[in-house]
Amino acid sequence: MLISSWNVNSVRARIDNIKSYLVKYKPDILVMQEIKTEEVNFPFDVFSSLDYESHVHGQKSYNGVAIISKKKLGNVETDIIKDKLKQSRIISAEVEHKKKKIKLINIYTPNGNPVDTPKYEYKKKWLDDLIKKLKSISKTNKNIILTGDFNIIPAAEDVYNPKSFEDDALYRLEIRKKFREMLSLGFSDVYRHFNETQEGYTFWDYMRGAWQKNNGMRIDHFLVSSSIIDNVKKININKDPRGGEKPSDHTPIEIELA
DNA sequence: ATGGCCAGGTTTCCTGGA
Repeated sequence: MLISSWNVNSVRARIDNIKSYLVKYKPDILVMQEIKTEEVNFPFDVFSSLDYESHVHGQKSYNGVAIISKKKLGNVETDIIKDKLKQSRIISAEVEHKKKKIKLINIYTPNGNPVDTPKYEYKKKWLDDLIKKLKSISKTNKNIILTGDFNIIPAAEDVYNPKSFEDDALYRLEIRKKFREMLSLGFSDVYRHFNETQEGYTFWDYMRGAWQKNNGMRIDHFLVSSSIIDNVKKININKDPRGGEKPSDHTPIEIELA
C-alpha cells in the first residue's frame, strides 16, 4: 500500500499537477495540506474519475486538508483537536491493512512566524493539543500513522542553513523539542529510520532560486507507531512534482507498506 | 552585495506562507 503526503498549495491551482501525479505514481492514499478551498469547491469529480473517494476539511483561502483514497476509509474525523481559531488543519480516518486497523492522521501545523506574536503561541498550543491527543489515542489504537506538513525542521541536517533558522518558528529549540516529545511517545520518524544522515528536503521556497540552489528543508514527515515500522518497506521523497510546471513549493513524501 | 515567488480574495493591493 502506497501512502503519500503532499502540501499542494491550493488544490484548485494545482489540479493538473495532482492529476498527473496520481496517474503516474498511483498512490492508494494521498493526504493533502493547504488545499485553500471550502469543501463546496473541492474537485471531487476529478478524483472520483480516477477512483478516489475524497474526504475534506476545507477552509476558504487558507489552510484546509483532505484525504483521497482508492481504499474504503472509515471513521473520518475533522475535530479530534479543538482549534481555538477554527482553522482547518487536521483530518483523520481509519484504514485496514493486513488485518491491522490503522489510524491515519493528516496534519497541517501552523507556521508560527514571526516568533514574537500570537501566531507563535498558537503553534505551540496547537502542537501541545496534538501531543495530548496522540497520547490518548495511543491507549485504544496502537497502529497510528501521523503525516503531513509539520512545519518543524527536526535537526540541523534538515535545513540548508541551520544557523540562520535558530530563531525561526520552524527550527527553534522549543519547537524541535515538541517533535522529540512526539517521538518519545513511541513514534518513529520514518525518513530518519531509513536514512541516517542523508538530507531529505521536502520544501524549497519559491524565492531566491531556492530549488535551483537546493536551499531546502525537511518539514513534511511520516511518524508511525512501533507496531507499524516493520511494515514500512521504504520511504521516498518524490522530487518530480517540485521540478515541474507551476509547482507547489512542497513535494510529495511517500511510504510503501508491506 | 542584493533581491528575487505564489495563491486567493477583499482583486490592480493585501495577507499569508516558510
